[in-house]
Parts: sequence; structure tokens; C-alpha cells
Amino acid sequence: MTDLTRLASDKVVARFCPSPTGNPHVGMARTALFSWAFARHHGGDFVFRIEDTDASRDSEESYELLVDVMRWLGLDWDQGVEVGGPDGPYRQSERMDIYVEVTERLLDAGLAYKAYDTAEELEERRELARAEGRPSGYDGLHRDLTPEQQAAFEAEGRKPVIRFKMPVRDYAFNDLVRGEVKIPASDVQDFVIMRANGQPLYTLTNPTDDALMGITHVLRGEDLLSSTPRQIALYEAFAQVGIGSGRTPEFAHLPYVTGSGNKKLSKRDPESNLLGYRDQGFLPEGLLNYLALLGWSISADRDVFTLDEMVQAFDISDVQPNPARFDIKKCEAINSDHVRMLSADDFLARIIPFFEFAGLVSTPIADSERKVLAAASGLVQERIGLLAEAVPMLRFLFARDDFAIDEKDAAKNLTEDGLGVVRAAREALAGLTEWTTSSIEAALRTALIEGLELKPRLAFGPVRVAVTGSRISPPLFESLELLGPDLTLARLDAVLA
RNA sequence: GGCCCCGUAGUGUAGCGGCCUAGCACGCUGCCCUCUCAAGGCGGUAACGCGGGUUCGAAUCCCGUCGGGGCUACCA
Repeated sequence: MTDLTRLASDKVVARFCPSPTGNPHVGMARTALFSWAFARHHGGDFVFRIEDTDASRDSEESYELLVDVMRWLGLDWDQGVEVGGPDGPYRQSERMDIYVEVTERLLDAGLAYKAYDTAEELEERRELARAEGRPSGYDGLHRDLTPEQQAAFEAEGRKPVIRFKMPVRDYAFNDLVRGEVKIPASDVQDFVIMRANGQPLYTLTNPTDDALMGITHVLRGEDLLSSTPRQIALYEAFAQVGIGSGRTPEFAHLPYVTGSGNKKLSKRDPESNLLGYRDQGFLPEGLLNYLALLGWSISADRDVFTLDEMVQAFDISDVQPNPARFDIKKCEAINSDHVRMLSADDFLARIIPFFEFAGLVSTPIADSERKVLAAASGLVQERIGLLAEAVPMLRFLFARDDFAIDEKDAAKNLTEDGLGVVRAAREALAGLTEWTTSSIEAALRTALIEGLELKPRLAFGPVRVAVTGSRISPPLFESLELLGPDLTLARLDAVLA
């Protein structure tokens, strides 16, 4: 018999154990973040396990996305998929023999039993129970079948599921975010731990692995709150049959993250797709900061902080029990603050992939292109909320034959008057012997503000549109300096032609 | 139907019996600054779901009610 016991330890071990179905979503990331922060705060281990016991729904692609997203977010794990560890493997699909053994032990100890009810029979009894106002879970009909009765069912060709025999009593536990939670004995039912085809269910595999991996704190979604008595009962059974350390972990049920309705954000909601956030140019630290705010706060009057600061301050008992709605506007605002907090070099490194992807620079970026971007990045760092926004703002520096002016902006600014301004600007700039921000500014102010007696707004607008292609751009004089005299004059000429 | 969880402005939160004529942030909005857009500065808007208790005193404690959500699978 395999030794499935382990020593109890005081070290905190938390975990994140998603099922690889669909796209990783923000609710998941929030759960992972809190669990991770909890482990880090207590100097414990963080385990990343994959619960792929439902072959019909799980996919390899989804698994890869999950790993990808965790790495992007920077939520590192001490044990788990891809990195290994003492209690592996960390994909449940590779641990089937363990679950079979655990089930056998429970069966042998009389803590679980075979149930032969058909789906139709169960359905019928469920409906009846409901109609009579009774709880509609399993009624325990096959709990104490004699060997003869079992044999009779077998002879009919029925294949049994394995149900865990829930000790009938009240269950209570202290939820770390909700306090005391009680479930009356009348509402506990025997649940299936193994399908008729021999495949174990989440109800078994999750607590089994938590026990075997020495998980001390289970932080998970609120949807699992009502299944906690089952897990507690299973842990107690494990203790009897020598599985795990004999200790039941602490539980903390995190509230939902909802979308614009009140429904929990699902994997199908586009706004919940994590990789979409990455592609839009959210910073992992910005997204994480925002997610942390959903149910937790670092202090009464501050909401921008680093991951390190969060780890330092994170206390699970400060987490709010009520659900939070995901607000993309605030998420962007928090992200903007983090964009601004980046060092110049870091910011540059982060926007480069967006320019490569847009095809504005070569991939990988050439040194000459990098130089231009480095000089320009400071101009956009405080103007954007998402990294991807840097691309349209600096497109004019890289565009050549494909340079185009926004039609609406042209119609508004390059009117007859506007072209007059452009003409004057062209003349003033053509005569410059020195091409710097200050000389450009001086020349344009002299020619347009003083010469044409224009308000700055009217003076620089047409020039901006002609040269950058848009009414919205980085500061004009700096932009012209970066573009250089040749391209600047050529663009002014182009609109005058 | 049964059971469980939740309930402070539009949104996220602070609040743990007196410091609350309820703070902060996002949003929206007015003004200032300004070459556009941002950023920044100064204002404004708006909340304790409701009803009963307990108490000298309640957003904070208790009960009820209403509302929202979850579970009630051979999903997780």
C-alpha cells in the first residue's frame, strides 16, 4: 500500500488550482492573486495545480494559456506544473492512480459506498423532495445496501458510482473572510466521488490533493462555500485512513467578481478575458493592483500600490465578503498610474512589442528605430493609460509613404485659414539653421502668434494635424524636432500641394 | 422548493458603538493651468435597502423584512 501520510507543518501552504477550460478570466486572476499574496505574506509556499479531471471540458490549449497568464502576471509558484515539487505530479490527470487508491481505502473503511441509482431514479426522487419542500440532494437510498442487493443491481448490469458517506451532523467552520458558517445536518447529503466509469470527481480530487500537498489554507471562490462541509468530512475520513497529515485546512471564500450585471463574470464574457487585457497594454502590476481593490484595500485613502506593498499588508481577514463589480474605467485609471510609475527604460521596453506587432518598426526592433522610440517615449508615457495607445500617438514618427491624415481632423483644421497657417509655418521653419524644440517653438511663435496674431490654439492646430496626422499628438515642438526638418517640411508641403 | 452567502454614493472601498453634519478613489461635472491630448491644482455631484428593537448614543449589535447571488450534477 502506498504511503499517503505526511507530516503536519506550521508553514503556510496556499494554492491556486483552476480547471483548464476556456480562457483564463479576471475572477480567476483575483483568486490566484489573493491566494498568492496570502502565501507570500506569511512566508509560505504557493502551489499551482491543475484540476483537469473532466476530459470532456478540459483542453491543452487552455492549460497553456493558464500557465502563460500566471507568468505574465508574475504570480510565481514554488511547487506546481512546469516547475515540479515534492508532491507532484501537479496535473490531476496524471494522478488518477492516487484517486483510485484513496477511493478504495474509503470503501474498505466503510466511509464510502456503491450507489446504483439511475439518473432517472435520482431525478424522480429529487423532484418529489423538492415538491415536498425537502432538501433535494441524495436521499441515501443505497447507503446501506446488503451484498445481496448490490449483487442484484450488478446482475441487472448497473454500474455504481461511489458516494461518500457524510456523517450526519451539523457542520460549522470558521471562514477566514466570513466568520462562522453553519450548515444543519438536515442539509448534508452523500455525494459522488467517483463516476460509474471509474473517473474521480472534483469532490474527491480537490481535497485529496490538498491533503497530500499539505495545503494549510484554502482560498477559493464563494461558489464553493456550500461544499465546504463535504471537504471537512472528507478530511476527517482521510485522517482515519492515513491520508495526509490529519489536519483540516482553514478556508476562506472570496466573493465574486461580477460584470456589468450582477452575474459572476464568466469565461465567456469578453471583458473577463485576461489575455485581452495584456493585448490592450494593461500592465500586470496595474491589473493586479486593480484586482486587489476588489474586496480588499491597503488603507483608507490610498489605492495605488506595488505588489510588494500588497504582500506586506495583505491580511485575509480584511477581505470583504460582498461581491465586487469589475469597473474597466477604474482599472484603466489604476493602470495609468502604474504606467507613470515605470522608469523610462522600463516603459520603453514595454512599448516596443506593441510597435513591433503593429509593424511600425522591424521585429526585432532595429537600433535606429529604438533610438527614435527612446527619444519619443517620454512624450507619451504620461499621456496614455494603456501601452497600446502609444502606437497611434507615435505612428507619425515611423510612417513614411503610408503617412495619412485623419479625415475628420483634416476637415476641421486644414481649412483655407488653416492652410494659410501651414504656409506661414513652412516658411518660418524652412529658414531655421538650428532644429531644436526651442528654436522651432520660437520660430513658430514669432511667425504665427505674433505675425498672424493667432491664438496659440488656432496657430498650432493646423501644423499639428499636417505633421502628425492627428488633432491629438505629443507636444508639437518636441514632435517636430524628433521628426526632423526634412520630413516636417515634406509633410507641410504635402498638404499645401 | 430547501439550504447557504451578501447588502455604505453609479462603481470599488474606509468605517469594527460616540472622532461620521460618513473619509478616499474611479466616474460624471464646473473652474484654473495649457500648443492638442494627457498630467496637475481647486470645487461640485452622490450612499449607510427598509422596518423594528438594544443603548444615553447605531452605518457599526440583535431580530424581521425586502433585494441580489450561490449551491442543490456521475461540472468545477
